[in-house]
Amino acid sequence: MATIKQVCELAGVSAATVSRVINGSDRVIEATRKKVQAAMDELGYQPNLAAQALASNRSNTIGMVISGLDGPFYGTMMAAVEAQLRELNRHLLIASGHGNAESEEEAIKYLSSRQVDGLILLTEGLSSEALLAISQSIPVFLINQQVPGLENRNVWLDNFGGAYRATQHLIEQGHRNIVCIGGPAFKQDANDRVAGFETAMRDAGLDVSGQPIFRVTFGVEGGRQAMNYFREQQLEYSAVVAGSDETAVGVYEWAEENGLVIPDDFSVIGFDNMNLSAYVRPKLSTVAFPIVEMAKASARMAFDVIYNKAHSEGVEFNTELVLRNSVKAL
Amino acid sequence: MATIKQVCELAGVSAATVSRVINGSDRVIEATRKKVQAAMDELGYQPNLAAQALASNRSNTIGMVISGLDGPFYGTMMAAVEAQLRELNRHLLIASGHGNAESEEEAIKYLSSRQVDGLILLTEGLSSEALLAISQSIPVFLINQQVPGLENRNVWLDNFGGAYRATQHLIEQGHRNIVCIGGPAFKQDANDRVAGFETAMRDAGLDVSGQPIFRVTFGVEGGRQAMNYFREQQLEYSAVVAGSDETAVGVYEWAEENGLVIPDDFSVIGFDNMNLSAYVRPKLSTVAFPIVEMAKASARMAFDVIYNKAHSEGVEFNTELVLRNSVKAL
DNA sequence: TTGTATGCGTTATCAG
DNA sequence: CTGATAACGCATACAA
Repeated sequence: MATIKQVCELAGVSAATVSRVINGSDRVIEATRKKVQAAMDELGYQPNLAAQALASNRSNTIGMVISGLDGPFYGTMMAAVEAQLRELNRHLLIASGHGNAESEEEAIKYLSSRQVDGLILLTEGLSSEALLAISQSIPVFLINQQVPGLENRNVWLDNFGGAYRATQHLIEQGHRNIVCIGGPAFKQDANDRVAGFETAMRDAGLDVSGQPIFRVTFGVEGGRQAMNYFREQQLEYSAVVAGSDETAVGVYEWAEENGLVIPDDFSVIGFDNMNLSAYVRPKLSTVAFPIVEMAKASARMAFDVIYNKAHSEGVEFNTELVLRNSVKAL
Repeated sequence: MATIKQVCELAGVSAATVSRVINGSDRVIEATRKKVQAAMDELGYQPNLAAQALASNRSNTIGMVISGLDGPFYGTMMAAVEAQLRELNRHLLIASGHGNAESEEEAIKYLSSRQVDGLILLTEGLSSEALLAISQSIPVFLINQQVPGLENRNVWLDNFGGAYRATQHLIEQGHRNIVCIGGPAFKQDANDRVAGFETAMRDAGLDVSGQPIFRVTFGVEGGRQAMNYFREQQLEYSAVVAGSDETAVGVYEWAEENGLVIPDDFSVIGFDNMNLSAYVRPKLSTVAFPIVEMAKASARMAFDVIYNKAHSEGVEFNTELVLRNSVKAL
């Protein structure tokens, strides 16, 4: 491994100058820059990261904690963040949490001890207060998490709008009695989706006072539970908006178990556009969102504020309705 | 951030001694060790990684390249590797490839320039020769890739056995005319699965000379292609063994498009046990394997040989048949 | 615009 | 078993 010393000898300049061209300083004349660049190329020089980090007190590494890597789109998100960061010549250190505050806290502690320059968080367990506290000591960037005081560090999905449009679509198809399976109440995105449902209903002059909303944990089992609940309540409905595609699968299973057929007996619309939504029968109509773009935006934002002291602004991403075969027009 | 200097002042020893207790050297008497430990605890001391790396010429980081993070189980694998490494006090640097040799090569180059201490490779594009070449300059550990000369650095799945048992199961259920959709011929695991199929057939005295094997790229579309091919060949079959669950989904779709019902008209068995196999109807019988265990084993192996100069041995993992509803007894 | 000198926090060599 | 001390490779004031 060539060192800066060999480069400066070959180029006939000082180490400081080489360091300047490495870091793209503008205080170096074009001629010397070229000379140095040539020397670096000839030697195949690669800066030693540890030395850089030690001298500059910067690891050039951003940490990312993901609450559970086996989730539907977390892998994709991570890959996109990694790609973006690599392009910007920074690195990504991953720590996977397990969906609970404790393990996420531990992951953050781990990353901090690895002295990352900043944190990208795709977590579910941490409270707003905890997040805010962490951000005092290290730049924090959020994905899909609205935290008061960190609005400008967040990249989020218009969950409200997505659910609104999904519900609206059902209404346009003639449905009036619509039931909603919401995610857990401690999850921001779940709440926004439920709110989107309610608003769309009200805007259409439809009643939502009859308990048509049931909260469950996301996942297949939740969908089944909710459907049983609706039956116990003897609710009439011709369509259900599910808080997630997985929940929708639970609804599918419940329908199957009860001899009901979708969308003839009732319609279903999901949220997330996971792969499975195209595999399931009937193919699931659902709400899609730009995973990769969101991830890249987050990485970009982190880069800009951490390394360029840029001012950042929160950015909202929009959903898109993906119409398949789980909704019937009445 | 406390430094080693403050620790040694507080403990009344030299930096060298502190360093020794940090690294668990045995050449330090118990009394001083305790003294130092107490000082470290009191100060909340955390060694500076960059300084350690610079001085020791070791990053304590292992790089991992994954050919495509959005794949079915790659995220899970990565999370498991990360967890294992973290437990061992090492770090994971990720680089995602895109399933082709070029991007994987670039990912490796990237990780090397980040001076990782070793590489865990879950790739698909790189040739054996390329892999072998890379391993000359840096310790390489493989997941699911048999490379001559790197046998002892590999953790792999018994793809042959898995396909063998799947086929055998079909035969036990009374099937005689069985057709096989294989993955691409340049993929080791695909070949092993095909071989497992052939052997199981032969062992049962069944004929495989009539072109019952068709190779496609993995994925839904591949399954459809293969089924069309079988029809063109006017092959008779009562069951198909698919090279992957995704391929099996393609078979499902083809059946649906052609008004055939599984498993009444023909049976299907998959491979991988992805989530979708439980979501699809009928639920897919398939071949499962221990993703997390394989990942951990790989991380452990890398750790042992890189940091403890241990000798390693390749380890094979076994599959398990997961019986659901896509196979009918004849 | 460039060079000099110093320090970053550890590890490792060599004495003691 | 412990202590000095010289690297490790680079960044950055400061000087020129």
